[in-house]
Amino acid sequence: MTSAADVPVIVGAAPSRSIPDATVARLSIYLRAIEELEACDVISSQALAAASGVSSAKLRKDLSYLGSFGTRGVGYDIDALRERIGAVLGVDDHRGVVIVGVGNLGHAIAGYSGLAARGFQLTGLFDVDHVGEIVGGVTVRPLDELRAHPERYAGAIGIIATPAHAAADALDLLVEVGISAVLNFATAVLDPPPGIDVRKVDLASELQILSFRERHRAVPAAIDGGEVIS
Amino acid sequence: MTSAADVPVIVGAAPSRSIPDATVARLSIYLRAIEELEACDVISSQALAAASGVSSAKLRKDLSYLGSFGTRGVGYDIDALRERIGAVLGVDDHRGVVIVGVGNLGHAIAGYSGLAARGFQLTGLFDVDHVGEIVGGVTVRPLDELRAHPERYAGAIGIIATPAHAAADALDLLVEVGISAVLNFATAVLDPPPGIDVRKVDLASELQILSFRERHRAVPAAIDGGEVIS
DNA sequence: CAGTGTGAAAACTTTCACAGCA
DNA sequence: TGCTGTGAAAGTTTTCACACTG
Repeated sequence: MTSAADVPVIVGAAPSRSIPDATVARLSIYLRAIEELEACDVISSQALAAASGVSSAKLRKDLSYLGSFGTRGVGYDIDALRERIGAVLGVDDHRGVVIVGVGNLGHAIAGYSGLAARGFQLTGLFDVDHVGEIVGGVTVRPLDELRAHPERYAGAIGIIATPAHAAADALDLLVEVGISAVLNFATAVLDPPPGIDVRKVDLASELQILSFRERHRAVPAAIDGGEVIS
Repeated sequence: MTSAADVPVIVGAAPSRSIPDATVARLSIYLRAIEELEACDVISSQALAAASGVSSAKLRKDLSYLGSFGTRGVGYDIDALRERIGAVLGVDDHRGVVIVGVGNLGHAIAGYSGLAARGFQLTGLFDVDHVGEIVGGVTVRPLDELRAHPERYAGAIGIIATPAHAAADALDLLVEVGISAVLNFATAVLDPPPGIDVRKVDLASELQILSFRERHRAVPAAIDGGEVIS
């Protein structure tokens, strides 16, 4: 998860300095919350924070990294806010998305309407099976097709939704094509080459975190000792 | 540093409290890495760290929260390690898992073999449609069925895989049944009542984080040196 | 030696609280 | 008056470096 600490700003439209990772992760949530609340012109940090499920102090701090454009005593202008967050996140880039592995999960992702809604465009579906099938408006093609047309997919974000044993090859393929940002749903630890950013989403881990926290939460005094970690 | 952790770590099978969240999130990864490397009896922090995609220092620190059972100059006993991590994560509890919403995503999760492999047991599938269909060995039932049999599902972990507009109701239903740990895949901010732990997995957010980081990556190779070679 | 276990430092996040402005 | 913007404090996580031990 290496992230440059203070990267000299390059993007012209974005005066932002280094925005903390944790903040970036929440901007997307704010953006969605804004879209759902679009009944007013301005909104206070309190209201937006409530709609986003965070504290108002955190929200203000987050927004302060994008520059200050709220109005003291009033709140944030909804339009300005949406535009600013969208610009920082690059929503208007219409980033391409390429999915390798079109099993159950790949299907679910390909058919997810939120992709387009958040400024992403499904540009490729690849699998060894299911070739020819159309999902989310895109036709499933064999893996070789990806390798054969790097120019079409370079710059996209790659999603690995293959079985674990195929994940490493999928990553190699994506990298070969020039993709350098990858989301890995496969149950496998990948070893990305330098310069390649891989994020992992792991259902089992999420469940285990929940399970652990539940067992260690709530210290009811009235229970016998049986529940203590076995 | 440690707050309440000045408790002299008592020997024995102490349940070792206050394991950092970040550590818990990684234990599951270590466990899987161990299972894949099971060709030897002992393993060094270096080797396991490499297989898990973390630094060896981090791994040692993580394991130190579980008590110390490595052998200096040698490494960790694989069996002891697996057992200890499994115990802390409660893998042997065979926690039930209930999924609300059996669309594409629900299907994918229900069919995911990693559930059982990590000690979870799919115990219920609920949807307004697809009733009667069998996925992952479990029959899809109407939502009312869940409400009607709280005793069957209390204590399970709930997974919300419904469309956004149905997510809040799904949460209410799960809570009503006595479930207090929920994983939310729906694109909706939920407002859980006190005592209910909700984690969110959001595809669009993950993609936007990747997208942002790629655009703001300016000095790629500078800081990246992962594994120390020396 | 080789490799664990761990204090202490550094880095990162969140929370607090309040100055300052519309 | 009400709410933003932000330093500073508090809390959490990661990294470092080295004493210690089989």
